[in-house]
Amino acid sequence: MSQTVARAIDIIGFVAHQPRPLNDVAEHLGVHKSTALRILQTLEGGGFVRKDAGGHYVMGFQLIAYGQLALDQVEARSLAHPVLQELAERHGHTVHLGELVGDHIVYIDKVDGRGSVAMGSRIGLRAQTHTAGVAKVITAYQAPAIRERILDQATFERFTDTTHTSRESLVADLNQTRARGWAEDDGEHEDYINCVAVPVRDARGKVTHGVSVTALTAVASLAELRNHVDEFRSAAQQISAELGWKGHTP
Amino acid sequence: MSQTVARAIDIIGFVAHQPRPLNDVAEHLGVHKSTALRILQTLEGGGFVRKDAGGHYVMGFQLIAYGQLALDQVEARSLAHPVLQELAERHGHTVHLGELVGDHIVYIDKVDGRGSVAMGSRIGLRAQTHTAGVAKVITAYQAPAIRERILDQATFERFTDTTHTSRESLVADLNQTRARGWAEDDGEHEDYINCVAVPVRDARGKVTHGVSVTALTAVASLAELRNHVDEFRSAAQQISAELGWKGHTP
DNA sequence: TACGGAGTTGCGCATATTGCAACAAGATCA
DNA sequence: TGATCTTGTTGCAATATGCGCAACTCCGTA
Repeated sequence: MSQTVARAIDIIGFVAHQPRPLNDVAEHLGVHKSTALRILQTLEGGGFVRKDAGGHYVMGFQLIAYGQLALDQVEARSLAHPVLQELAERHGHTVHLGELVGDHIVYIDKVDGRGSVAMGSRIGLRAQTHTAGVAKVITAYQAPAIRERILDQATFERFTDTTHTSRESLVADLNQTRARGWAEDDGEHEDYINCVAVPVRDARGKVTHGVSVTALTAVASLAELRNHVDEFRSAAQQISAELGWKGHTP
Repeated sequence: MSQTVARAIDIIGFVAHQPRPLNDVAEHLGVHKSTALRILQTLEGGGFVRKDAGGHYVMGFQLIAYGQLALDQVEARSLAHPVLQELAERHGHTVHLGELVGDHIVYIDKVDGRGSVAMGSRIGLRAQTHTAGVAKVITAYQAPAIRERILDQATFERFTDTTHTSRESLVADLNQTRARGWAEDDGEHEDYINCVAVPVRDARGKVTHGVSVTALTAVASLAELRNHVDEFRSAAQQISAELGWKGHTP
């Protein structure tokens, strides 16, 4: 709706990947360099971009500060964090906390396990609806109408042999997930990574969050992760309790 | 330079503190609500703001994602983090990593100690030039010209009885800092908090970073912190080594 | 059913934004 | 050393863009 602001947002995304000189930014936007300069200067004034040692534009420190602040404002995170941390320490695997926001599942916390590997997930990013354990477990427990809306957002892009590439296949998985009480990711995004995910309930009993435990298949097979599901579930229930849930698993 | 972008930045800062309805945003900017709406919709499209459950605008998840990404791109941080973590664990105090950016010292990492207390510092924020230990230690080791530029940014606002409120007083402290090899904060920002800070050198031997260890006076007095300065210094030297510094303390 | 508050959309006007062209400041090279 | 190229910055005139207005919808409340 606002062209200039849209361009400013575009710039931040462009500069996020690597440091860029003015000319590259202008070219990327398809505008004259003076135009790009003026937007960049405004962003720089607000601390959203800055110049690195080489004079190229990179993301600014205010962006970090707002990001941290926004993170602090996600209430569930502060309650859940100690539990996630303990889980990660005890098992040595990477732990994620996901939250349903609108029609997407967003990673709101992540604790790296031992020997942390590069993983696509990042706090604040949306989880892949059709592959991520957290996404699947949260989706599985939603009312039909909401579930449909979430599924509408799935891309069904194929990443590996086991990726669900059709809605029917994913729905079957979700039903199974609900039946057994947890979700599994059997190398659906990266074939050398698997994960299990358990649901977290809020005070009204709704599944608003999910906790996933992710490991390299080389470190822990899916079967090994399954052996500890009860522990993961009790951690999730601990978080549920802190969110005010008084009930028991139906 | 760009009015609309400046307004967009203003909006983000405005909704950062608390959720705001459209009317409040418009009033804050002093523009018609339709104008505010269009900027908000653009920001919403980019994920920089979102609507909470009550329809009020809050910071968006893309802001968190960019914040995390920007954090990762600060190279020194990734190298220093494990060292800071060990320091925080061993002593149980809160540890900060500060970096000189332009004429300011910015917190680029923070590891909470046991029983973490609410502290004004936040990753991405600027440190108070005249009170923060990291700021003082980094400033103390700069070349005269740079030091002057940093000192020009100091507010000398009085927070407690021990706050340096004049340039002369702070400069004397900096000289002392350089002489003894570390900086101290004797309750200069909050009278119940003190801290010591040690310098970190980059590959060229320049002091670009600082590590501070902060504690409640009730938990550890300044004298007690001093007893461990050698350990803090060796941690800082470890980071310096990872940044490529081959030399020894002159 | 009428009322008031909050958000949204279409439209004409004018202001803020744009591209240009000229300039400044480094690099790079002969 | 000087010439040439690259990159960033500023002044200005034209107009596309963002602006306020007013009318409308949608809620909740009386």
